[in-house]
Amino acid sequence: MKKINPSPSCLVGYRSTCPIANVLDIVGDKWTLLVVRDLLLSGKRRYGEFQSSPESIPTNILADRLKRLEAAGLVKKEFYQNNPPRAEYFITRKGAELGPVLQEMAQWGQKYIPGVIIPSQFNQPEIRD
Amino acid sequence: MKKINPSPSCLVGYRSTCPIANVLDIVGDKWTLLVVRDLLLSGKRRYGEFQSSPESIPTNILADRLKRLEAAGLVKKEFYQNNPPRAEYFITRKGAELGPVLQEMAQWGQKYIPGVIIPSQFNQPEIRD
DNA sequence: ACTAAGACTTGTAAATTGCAAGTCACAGAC
DNA sequence: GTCTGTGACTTGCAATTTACAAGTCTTAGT
Repeated sequence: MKKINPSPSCLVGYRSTCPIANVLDIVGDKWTLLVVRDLLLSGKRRYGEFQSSPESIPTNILADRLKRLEAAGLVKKEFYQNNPPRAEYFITRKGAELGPVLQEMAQWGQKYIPGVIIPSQFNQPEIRD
Repeated sequence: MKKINPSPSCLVGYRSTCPIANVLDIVGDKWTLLVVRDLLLSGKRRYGEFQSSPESIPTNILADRLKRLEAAGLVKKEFYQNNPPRAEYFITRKGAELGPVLQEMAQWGQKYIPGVIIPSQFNQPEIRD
């Protein structure tokens, strides 16, 4: 009796074939999407800029999330000087296309969470792949 | 000198006034939105049904998430028998309006995560408030 | 009486988070 | 030329959260 693996090899180790579950494995936590928000909506690029956001992300978490976002291909890290090493982070096309997810979240939040404030203007991000 | 609290009282204790940050405080983890998915897209209502989803959520996490979702007003718990106590869970209007967020996630996942499978048909949920 | 099912709770080990502190190289002030 | 500060991190550790296993409690079926 032959047994056929029901999930394609590229999803080995994943929780399921559900797209939502797989997206959550990338951005399903309290911080990752806030970094994407800063890159995408606030035009931030540098470590210190992310730290200065009002949620005050812990520095080790920020370092970790930038690494993961880069590994997932949502963020491109580019050094603008070698010594000491200093980098800027850019959102990729893949990362930028999470924009609609953020938008829908913001809309829902605006409707159901009293007191939240949607900024009146957004900075446009530079996309690099 | 009088000091004016910049954030409205309803957001005291929250990370910021950003709608995205506040939404993430409710659904920003690996499991919560999967329960919402089951309620909203698969029409599931009972504890055992959520457990039978392919991601196999740990039972204590499921109990916790259902409690939090109810506390946040996204889910309504209704007992259909007293002894032993047996309940069904329904999505509320507030919870159902997370649908577009899930949809955008699913679309992104379908585009960027090879191997995921979007189900061809969805069950319609019953909304109760 | 025995077994099973549904909806949980409890215990515990592993992983993740959050806070503080330390590092390393340069830049400017005195 | 030492002193202080800044940017971008890394490291250590306590607290919280997660994952897995096992136990509970009541009724239904054989």
